[in-house]
Amino acid sequence: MSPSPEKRAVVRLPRAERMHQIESAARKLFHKHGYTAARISEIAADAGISEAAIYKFYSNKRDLLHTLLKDWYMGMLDDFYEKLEGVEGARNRIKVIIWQHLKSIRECPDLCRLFYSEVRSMPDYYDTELYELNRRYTLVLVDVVKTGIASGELRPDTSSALVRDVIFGGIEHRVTPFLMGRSDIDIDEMSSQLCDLVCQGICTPDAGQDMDRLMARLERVADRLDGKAKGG
Amino acid sequence: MSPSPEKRAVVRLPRAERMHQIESAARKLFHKHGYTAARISEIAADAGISEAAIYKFYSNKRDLLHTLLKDWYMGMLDDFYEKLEGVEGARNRIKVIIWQHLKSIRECPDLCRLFYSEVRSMPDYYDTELYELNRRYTLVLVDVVKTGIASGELRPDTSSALVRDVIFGGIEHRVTPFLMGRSDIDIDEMSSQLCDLVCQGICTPDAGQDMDRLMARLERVADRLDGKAKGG
DNA sequence: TGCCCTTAGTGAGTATGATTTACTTAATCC
DNA sequence: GGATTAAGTAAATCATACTCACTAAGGGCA
Repeated sequence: MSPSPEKRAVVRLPRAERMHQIESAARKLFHKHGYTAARISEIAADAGISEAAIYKFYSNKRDLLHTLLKDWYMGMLDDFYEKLEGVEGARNRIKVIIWQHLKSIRECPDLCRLFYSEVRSMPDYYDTELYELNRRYTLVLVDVVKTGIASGELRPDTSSALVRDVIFGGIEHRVTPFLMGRSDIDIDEMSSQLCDLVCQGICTPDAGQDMDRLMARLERVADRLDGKAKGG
Repeated sequence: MSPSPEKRAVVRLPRAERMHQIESAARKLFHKHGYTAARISEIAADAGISEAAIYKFYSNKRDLLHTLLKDWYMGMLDDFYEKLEGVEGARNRIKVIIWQHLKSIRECPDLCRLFYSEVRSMPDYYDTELYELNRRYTLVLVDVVKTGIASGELRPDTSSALVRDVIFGGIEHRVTPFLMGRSDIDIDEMSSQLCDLVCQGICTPDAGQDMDRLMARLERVADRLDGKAKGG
């Protein structure tokens, strides 16, 4: 005689609260297994509901992912504006942006990695809200560079878009081992190094030619002085 | 009366030839639909065989992808060594590397995009042959930078790894719209701009002021000496 | 010439996991 | 306290990578 099938009591929660549980579970399991390998069934179980219930809140698995990432991006955007307030000078502002971006990555490497690997490279990325958010985010740096050019602090032939790509692309490559869990990062050091590289470049300054002329001239002057002193 | 089921004649090809057909089909369809959306069934049909036959040559769909990309990478690596031959000076060599990398991307944007989106961000990337190939590829630049530091052409405090990440990461971001089919790229202009940025930085050189003052002062001193010499 | 053996190739599955459908029932509002 | 809304479910459906057990082409060799 088999026991009557015990159905566990169905617990109902208000929409916002349940969504929060689902998103926590999703974040945890996306982190643990990666987006593709994370199972909707496992997310549902972790959130205390059935698989089908997920689709009451999100149109599909990818929509759930985007919801997580939109929240993250909006927070980062707020941080940018807040931290830049009162900072003067293109170079200082660039450094703050780099530092702040690194800090956001350090705080949420799981979300950052999902963004890099699952969102940005999808065929329809340019139609998503995340693309729009990312554009606004990187625009902050572009504007700083343009202002710096206008003020004369930055070279007039600087391409602001190239600076944006070099900084955000450079950071992405630089933090990849950290995102893969293979190393840690030192935000202060990394932001200093990157800011210096972008601002000064890597070549030893070739004031060379001016310097040669200056030196030659100085030698001649010195010789004459020596000659006079001896002769006098 | 239904006609007897006509089975099309099975065409057999030597292993290498069939693999070539499969890889052509795979490349075409990965490009057309993206890796995930490309169907093994469609690849098989395009290559003129059944689905199951694919698995005689590749252990799975991902293995097929990696085979395509390994070939591409090996070709790029050869190009690097060839084109660098006879080029002197860190800055010139860096520029050649940037130019050559852009050219490889321009020639095979489909493969490049697959590499960025489907390979590099996978959890097991570090265990793949492609990781090893990529390491060898980027090492060429790292060695050039190190040599440039040793020769005094590059600043002694330059981080070669940072330069590598800024260049390859910057390029990746810079070419993304092109890879998505939304723009074209000008290899010559892009390589010049990027090389200049990395080598000189974006700040207006401010050794300028000191140097100008120094030079002016020396000129005045020299003039006075000249004047005295003439007058005496 | 005819047999053997290697291997290209196949048809018919299996397994897995996202999404849909049709339904149930708790909470809330008048 | 009945109607309405919305949270939730069980059980299908569907798509697709991959496996299994098998067939047969064709080159080498007695």
